[in-house]
Amino acid sequence: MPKQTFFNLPADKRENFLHIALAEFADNDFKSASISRIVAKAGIAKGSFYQYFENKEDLYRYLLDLGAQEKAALFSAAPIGQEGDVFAYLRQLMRAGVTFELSNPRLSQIGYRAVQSNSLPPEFLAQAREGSRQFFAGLIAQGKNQGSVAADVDEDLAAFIFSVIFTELGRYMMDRLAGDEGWGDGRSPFHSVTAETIMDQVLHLLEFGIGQREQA
Amino acid sequence: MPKQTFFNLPADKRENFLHIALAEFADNDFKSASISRIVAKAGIAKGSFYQYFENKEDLYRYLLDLGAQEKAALFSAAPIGQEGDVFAYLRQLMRAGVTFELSNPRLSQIGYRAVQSNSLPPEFLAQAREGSRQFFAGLIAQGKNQGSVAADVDEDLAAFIFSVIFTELGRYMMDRLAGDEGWGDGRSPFHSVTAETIMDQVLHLLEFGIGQREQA
Amino acid sequence: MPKQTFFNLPADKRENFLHIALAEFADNDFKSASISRIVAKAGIAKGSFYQYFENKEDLYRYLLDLGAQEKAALFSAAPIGQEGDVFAYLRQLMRAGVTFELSNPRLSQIGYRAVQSNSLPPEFLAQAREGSRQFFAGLIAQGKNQGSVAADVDEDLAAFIFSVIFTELGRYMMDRLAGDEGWGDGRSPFHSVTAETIMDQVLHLLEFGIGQREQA
Amino acid sequence: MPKQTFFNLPADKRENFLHIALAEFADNDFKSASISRIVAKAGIAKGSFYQYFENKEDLYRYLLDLGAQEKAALFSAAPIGQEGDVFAYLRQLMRAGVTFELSNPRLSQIGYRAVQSNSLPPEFLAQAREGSRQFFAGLIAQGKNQGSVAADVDEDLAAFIFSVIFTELGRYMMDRLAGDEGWGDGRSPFHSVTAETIMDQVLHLLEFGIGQREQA
DNA sequence: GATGAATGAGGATTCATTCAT
DNA sequence: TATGAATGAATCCTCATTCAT
Repeated sequence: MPKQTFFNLPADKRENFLHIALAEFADNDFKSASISRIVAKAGIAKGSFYQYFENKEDLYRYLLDLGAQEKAALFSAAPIGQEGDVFAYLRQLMRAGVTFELSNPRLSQIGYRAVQSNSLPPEFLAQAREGSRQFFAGLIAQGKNQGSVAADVDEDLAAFIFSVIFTELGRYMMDRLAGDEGWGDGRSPFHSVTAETIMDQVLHLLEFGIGQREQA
Repeated sequence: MPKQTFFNLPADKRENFLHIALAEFADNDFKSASISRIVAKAGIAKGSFYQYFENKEDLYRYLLDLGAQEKAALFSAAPIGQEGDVFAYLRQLMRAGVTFELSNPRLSQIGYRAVQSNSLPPEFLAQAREGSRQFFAGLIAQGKNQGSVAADVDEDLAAFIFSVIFTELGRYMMDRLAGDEGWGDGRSPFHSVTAETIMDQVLHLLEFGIGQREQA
Repeated sequence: MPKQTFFNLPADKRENFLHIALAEFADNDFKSASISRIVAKAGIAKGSFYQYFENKEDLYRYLLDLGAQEKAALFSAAPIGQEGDVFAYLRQLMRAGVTFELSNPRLSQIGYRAVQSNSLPPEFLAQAREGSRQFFAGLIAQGKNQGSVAADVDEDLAAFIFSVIFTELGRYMMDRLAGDEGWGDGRSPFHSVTAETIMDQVLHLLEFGIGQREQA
Repeated sequence: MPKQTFFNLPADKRENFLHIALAEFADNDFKSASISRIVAKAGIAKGSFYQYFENKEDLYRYLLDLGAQEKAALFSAAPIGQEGDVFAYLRQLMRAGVTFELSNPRLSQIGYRAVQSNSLPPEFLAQAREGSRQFFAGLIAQGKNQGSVAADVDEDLAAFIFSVIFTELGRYMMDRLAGDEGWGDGRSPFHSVTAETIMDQVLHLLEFGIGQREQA
């Protein structure tokens, strides 16, 4: 965790620093990310960095935490109701996830990197992954109870599929909608009809599959 | 490309080197991967490395190529028939993919990293990603022709979903089957009934979705 | 340019460093000169060098600049008068040049090397050479106006001859006067009668040539 | 000296090698010149080099010797007659020198470099320089005997001036005549009227100086 | 609390030379 | 005699971290 000195910093200076550090860790490996570059860009003294953070790893973990928190906040804003429709809820989640991805692309990038790289303690990663899967698994179980999800669906496997799709969907949308009106300018992606349509289709695929349904 | 010198090496020495280099690039960023460490572990002189490869990047690209080739070989062993059942073909692909992942986990890891990191020329990545998506999109179009895939399915989106699932499935299986009998010892994963079952279920989900089908 | 850090150094440390760097670049090519050797001799950490200078070239150019400045200072101390006698002015210049050569033999050596080697940007060299020649050409033109230089003298060619003689004279003097009383100990060379005599003779040769003048 | 194996080489291979080595040492410091590059360009095995030469320095000294010999041959082709006119003889020399410079620019460059750098044993250089000066000094003494050179001319100093001018004249001509018809194509420079004119003027300056001769 | 100079290990790469074939 | 792989020291440069001011 950052030292108290960091939190005593004026808010704008602190945020500026985080902004720059974020960019550095989004563009680089943990090892390749350079404290020297960060402090140079942030315009603070090299020594000051070590007044704020224990060391490089301390900063890194803090950024990861920040990402996790922001994401959690977004998701918790769409709380699951006991009786709510599971697919409707998934839709909310998807929207939240895509929004997060698009508004915090760098936080996401750090998260991806952390997951890919083996530089983090394995339990850290396993835990994160597990968290996501358990969440979806719970959701699917609930769907079974409600009768909206088939009883013979393997909950763990379905959770895995949901989790990877949710994880990658933001990127896919960025690719697909690149050049469209209204993208990349910080406004919500949902001004775009296409984004909504895509999410509809994803959900439809998840619910009914791609198979040809028997007519009649 | 490696220099001829490298291919003139005794097979065991060459393979030992590749094994070690693979591990290094699987565990590290391109930038963080260390030639010094590789040669130290491989027990060769630092100068010798440069008899074998042009430079660090040369080795890196060679490893990526190796992965691509191995993968291509696996997949081309399951050629698509014009009239063949699309879902049957997907099953073959899935098996090939999982097999690759499980028998070359480090090659896969390097591939993942290459895709994540921004260290590669962007066109290289876009091309690879595009290739994968086009492949699946073609498959889905074929399914539509055969009548096994619903006509209103968005081909591009479905291809995206297939591609991320195929990409991540190997990892999922490793996680899920870890500790099971017969895994991680080099034998084919398919001795395990569970692996087959999982693939069945994935395909089923893709075809029919997780939704409860209307009884009647 | 060196970084501020370098100028913040205690004068003695800074001068010691320059002294050592000077010796290294006087004895070696740009490429052959070794930062490692310099820092070892100067007793500073390798990393510290890069606190002072951007890189090897930065140091090199700084040394060249130093030489140019010192030389310019010397020469500007003997400003040309519009109406002054050209040969008298040449004598002053010669004295300044020889003085510089003898008091900064290593700076000179670096300058020579820079001119000889192809390691510098060509425009840099051409410019320097051109500068020197234009200077002398102007002087000769002035002499023509004054009537002290023959009108049919090729200005460019004469400038070339002046420039190479001025360039090499210092060395010649060092050779010729080596071992004489008063040389090489930092005192002005002009305590030595011989040095003055030599310059007189050079000027005489330039003005009247070595040819036998017709008696009468 | 090269080993016998070198002289046993087929003439074309040997000359090709020398050509390439020449270029390398003309473009680089002794230390910066790279045997690796030479053998690569010459298409011979690295090990073979050490069959031909003791080491890098062996090759270097051999090239210097070659240059000295070629030059000596040129000059000896214009032998001094006891009774000949000194200035006429100088003209022959000058022509020979310029010719050498223009037809062997790389040998010259190596020679320059050798003189500049301190990498050679000092006695080697002093000897070469001394040789040149003694030669000119002898010539001037002869001129005095003939009455064509003024008796009060300092022989050593005049020899110095001749020697630097002769040394640099080739370069000057290359600069000045660059772009003229007939230069740089391997034909003799003396097809060009200008080159002859320049040499005339140089000699005139040396003989009569640039000073305005008293009219009448 | 802030500063920024000092440090030395570690990075990739090049090189002349040796030696077994 | 020819080869070319092996070697390890040397090159410049970057980095995270410390510490005196």
